[in-house]
Amino acid sequence: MPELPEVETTVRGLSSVLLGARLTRVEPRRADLRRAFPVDLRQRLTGARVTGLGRRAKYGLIHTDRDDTMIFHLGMSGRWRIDPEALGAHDHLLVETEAGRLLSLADPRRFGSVDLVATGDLDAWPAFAALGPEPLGPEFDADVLAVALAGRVAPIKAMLLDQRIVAGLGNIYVCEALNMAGIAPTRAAGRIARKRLVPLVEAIREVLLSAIEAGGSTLRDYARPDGELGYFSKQFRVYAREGEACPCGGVVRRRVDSGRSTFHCPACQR
DNA sequence: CCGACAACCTGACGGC
DNA sequence: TGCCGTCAGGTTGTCG
Repeated sequence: MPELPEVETTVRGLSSVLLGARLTRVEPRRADLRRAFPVDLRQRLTGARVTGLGRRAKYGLIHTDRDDTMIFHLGMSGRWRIDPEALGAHDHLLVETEAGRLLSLADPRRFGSVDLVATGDLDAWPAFAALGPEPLGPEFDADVLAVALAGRVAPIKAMLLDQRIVAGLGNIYVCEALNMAGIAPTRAAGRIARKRLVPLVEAIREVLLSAIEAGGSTLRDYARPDGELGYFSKQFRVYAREGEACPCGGVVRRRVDSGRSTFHCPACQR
């Protein structure tokens, strides 16, 4: 599930358990996810107190009073379970607090990752240094987007999925935002009129904020050990709705680009 | 520099 | 019921 809104929802859910808490147990249950867990993860985090949580793009951040930040990425199938009743084969990292709360990072496909970086070095961390602006941040606007897209002939959909252009969008929300803005996913990115980038930026913000709100509205569910994350899916305009009606009255179509599904409405997206 | 694509790994689902 | 093919929200590296 995890694109930016899902990570944001996850971070908010984790905050209720972790903020201010002292970690008494940090236990990887296997050697790696997408890559190896940091070898000193347990040693550096055990006994530390969580001073804050945050998010950058699709990465979740857990800051500690030892000036370390644990960075987690949920990949395609990762999620944090809170106080699980039982552990399964996919519970790969356990974190326990002094108050007796237990968190488990579960990730069946193991496309996720966990890293540990000195808090002061976060901006220079290679994966972060390469990221474009936060779509919900003040520095992302039509002007910045216009500069980033200038001269690019690649389809706008591919550009919006590129984390260097804007950080945090994935396949679902790119499809949704392009539909909201009435822009065809195949349109050459550099040939979209500046005037149309304004509503595109607005659509991106709106779809992300709506999804966060939907996630936030079911935080209670999130807190259930086997609960699901908030469901925004019921509100999809085009994603996974091939053959159904677009809000404009047209029919949603699916196409495949570079092996990934694109859902769009040929009637209103030009 | 750019874009297409495979690879990483497991689970869910539809068809037969 | 069971087997097989297909697909899945991300990132990274390679190749042309």
